[in-house]
Amino acid sequence: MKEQTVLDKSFFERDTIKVAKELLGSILVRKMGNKILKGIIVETEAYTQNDPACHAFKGRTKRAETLFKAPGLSYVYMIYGMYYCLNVVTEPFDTAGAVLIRALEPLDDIENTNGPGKLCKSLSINTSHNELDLCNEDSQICLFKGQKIPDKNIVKTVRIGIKHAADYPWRFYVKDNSFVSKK
DNA sequence: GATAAGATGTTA
DNA sequence: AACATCTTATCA
Repeated sequence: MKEQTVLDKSFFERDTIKVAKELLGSILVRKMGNKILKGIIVETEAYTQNDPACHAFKGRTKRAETLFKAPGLSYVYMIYGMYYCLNVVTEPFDTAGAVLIRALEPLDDIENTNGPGKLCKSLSINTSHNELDLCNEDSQICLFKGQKIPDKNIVKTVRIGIKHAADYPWRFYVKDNSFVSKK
């Protein structure tokens, strides 16, 4: 097994949709004390500044401020008062954009993570993990390069859970992977 | 200060 | 299909 390396910051400083697609197959690493949990990213969604469904669409707010910051940071927010969602900030500084990590294929003894809320619950992610540097392998959460998923195994569909906004086909997941969130 | 809506998950 | 449940944003 070859040595694993963290994803470079420049990987995230690009078009959000490209990042969302290419993030499939990467390894999410969660460090909890001595324990290290890993999982393969199998489902993502892209959110950009011009997207009505993006938190930053109406400009800078206290919550969405992170989306305008440096690429490679984490963006954790609470939804529906009960669940957290983990995002990765994309695009250059001062440009909003993020990729929502919706599902993992567990590599360690992680509970099922087929959905953004359950993912964060299983990995004990909360708002204290907001704005971590995911490109720094010393962070509690970071991202390693993984296997590249062939295009033919990547499915592109409309996003989930968005009612008012246009349904852009910005959701990506690994074909035939049983850990992807259900319809 | 009050109100409405939300990038969800579970249950029936 | 309904609901649990609370933060955030947007008014007044």
